Amino acid sequence: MALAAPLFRTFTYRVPDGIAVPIAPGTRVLVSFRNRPEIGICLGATVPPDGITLKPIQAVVDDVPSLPASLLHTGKWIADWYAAPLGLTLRSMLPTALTSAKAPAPASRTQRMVRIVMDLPSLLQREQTFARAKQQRVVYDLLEAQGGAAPLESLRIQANCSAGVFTAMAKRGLVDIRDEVQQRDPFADRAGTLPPPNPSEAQREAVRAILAGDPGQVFLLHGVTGSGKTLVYIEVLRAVLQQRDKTAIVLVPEIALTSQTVDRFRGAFGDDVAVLHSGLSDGERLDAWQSLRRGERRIAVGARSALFAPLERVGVVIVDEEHESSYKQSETPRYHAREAAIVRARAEGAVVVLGSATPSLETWERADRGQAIRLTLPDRAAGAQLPPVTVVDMRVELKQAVKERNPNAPFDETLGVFSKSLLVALEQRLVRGEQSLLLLNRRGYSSFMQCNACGDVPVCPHCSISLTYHRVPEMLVCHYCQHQQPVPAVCAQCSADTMRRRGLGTQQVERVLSERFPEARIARMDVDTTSGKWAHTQILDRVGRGEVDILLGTQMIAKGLDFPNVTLVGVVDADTGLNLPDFRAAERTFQLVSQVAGRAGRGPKGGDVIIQTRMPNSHAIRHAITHDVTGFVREELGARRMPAYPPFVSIANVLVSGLDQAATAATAVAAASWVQRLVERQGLRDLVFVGPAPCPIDRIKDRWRWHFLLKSSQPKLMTRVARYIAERCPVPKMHELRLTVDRDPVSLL
DNA sequence: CTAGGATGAAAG
DNA sequence: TTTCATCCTAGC
Repeated sequence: MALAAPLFRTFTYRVPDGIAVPIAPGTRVLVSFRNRPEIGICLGATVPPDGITLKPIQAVVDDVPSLPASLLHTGKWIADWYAAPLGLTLRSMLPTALTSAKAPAPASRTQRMVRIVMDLPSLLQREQTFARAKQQRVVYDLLEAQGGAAPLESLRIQANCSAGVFTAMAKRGLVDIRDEVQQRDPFADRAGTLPPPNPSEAQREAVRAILAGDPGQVFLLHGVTGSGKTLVYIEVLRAVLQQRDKTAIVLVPEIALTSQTVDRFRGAFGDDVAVLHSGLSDGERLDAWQSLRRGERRIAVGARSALFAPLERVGVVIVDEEHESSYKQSETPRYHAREAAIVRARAEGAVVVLGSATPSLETWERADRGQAIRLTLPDRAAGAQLPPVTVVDMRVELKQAVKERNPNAPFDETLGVFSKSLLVALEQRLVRGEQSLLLLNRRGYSSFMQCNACGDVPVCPHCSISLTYHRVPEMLVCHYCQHQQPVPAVCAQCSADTMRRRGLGTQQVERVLSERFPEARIARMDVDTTSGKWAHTQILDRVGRGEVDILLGTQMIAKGLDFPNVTLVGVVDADTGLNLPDFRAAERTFQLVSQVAGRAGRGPKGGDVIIQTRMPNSHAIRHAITHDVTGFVREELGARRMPAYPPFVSIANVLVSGLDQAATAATAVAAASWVQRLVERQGLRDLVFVGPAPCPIDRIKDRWRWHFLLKSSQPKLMTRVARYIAERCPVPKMHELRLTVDRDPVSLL
């Protein structure tokens, strides 16, 4: 059986009398492992290894396997391909509530909440109130720190006190205790009415082709933004569910779960849809899982892990926005949900639909090689035109602006941020009462501080990343580890009084905008404004209701929005990311700019796109503005040939990290030469070795990072080598040194 | 002589 | 990864 330990091996247990044999593979069993109760997954019967006393299985937990054959198969593939321990992989496929040996948490809908009803603003009052009740003060302070309200149980654990403390506080009128319905699923009441389906000829043709697909067939549904891919999905789902009595899985990027996409599915299929998103509590997740398992819901919609929905008779697996990098999991098992979806679909005899306006090169290649059928949706559904795109060369713009600048006038902060044409266009929308989207993809690379005298830039003491300037509250913040520090008055290096802000972030742009257009209603959407559970939805709802004139945001505004009154999309700086030390930089930029460009002109009023760049000739920008995927792919494939990168070779990134810089470097070098010797000893001619070197971001959260790359045109060889390294490469047990193998990495940063 | 850190092996 | 046994050293 498989047990959730980071071990590349399985364990054998004895089936005692009283437990029926055989136990079906995929069944959860309770066993003692390392002298503590653990949930294991039965893999099948084996010949017992000799010389070992087998421990008995203590109980069979499932009456039907929690992991049916197709899921078990998918799990084994993931563990194998991504060089991950099987036990950890299988655990990650089940809701946590099912993999813990502790008593299962009931899916409670209400929870006991405590909230402050008596304010104690002065310190004196507080001292008096809690003179003899120390525990109460602890609870009160905790509660206050959490915004005045918190679940009783979590407070009790944090304060490490008994429930009596709360009763006493309630009696004194300090707090109020009541059962409250837990944060409701905001999608629950969105089950609405079916929009009248009116597919175009191209859409109907795509649906026909998909429904005629052989089991395991992969389709690439390539449709420009607004061409109506979702309607194709819905029609396919309808046929799969109603005509064939099968079930379906729809994967969407996490971000899309807060948007209109989910509403469409809920609207069309109502209670047949289980929405799995990251905001679910363990109990709610278990609820959703069980409703799928029992067949009460037949469509699972969710991010990455929804692929593991316990559905039987799956007829179709849809991967929307298949190019999204969030489909790659960044922890063990480091699987790509798109690839795993293909494996599961094959095991289920289902067809796969990979949808995107800007397909990944991998998928495009797959279609070129005949391993996927390409379906194209050429037209915008409503017959609207793709918006015209204007490119503003910011180099020219700046030169011009400097030349025209009145030396006596106060410094114009819009200079270098907004081109004239973008300002004029924004002005127009405001006058006409239309909406604008502004994309500033600046997170992680946004406004930093620099000393004008010596050029020193404050960097995070834990990560090798320049700190980002935040205005409210005024702090320097690290976007990798959340480290914060006050804004320095003088330079830490040379003590000069010349620290200046450089570059720009969303906050600064927001301020510049509001000064320029004081009457405009501006909303900002980035990780800082969307920390709450449903903050995305709330901001987007405001835009939908027309309460926002200009929505300013990072890439999260580029995805899945569909507002008819948005008639202008501006990309403030398209170059961001184009120069990252990552072989996918151009692909990402192309996708981002293309996607955001498609946000304009979704309604009858049409729209404009304005893109500001200092690199108007890069192929990413050039092809994005003409919505030309084919052209971009052709040039980008050329660039990936030499030196070879995916899709021409399979790659694995071996990352070594640790707390000590020298030890990390030494370990990486040692690991690399260990692999090098392996390659030589085995005479592996088709295995190319790059590095080792410090990672482009060479420190994150106190850990130094080195890496080296392996390339091979033989996937099977890569599987073998990756696994051998993950399992055997020696790593000293010091300075928290760790080695991880990331196969098919989505980013090399 | 022992507590506590470091190290290494095992997990059925 | 966690645990457990063993070995070693600092400190009593």
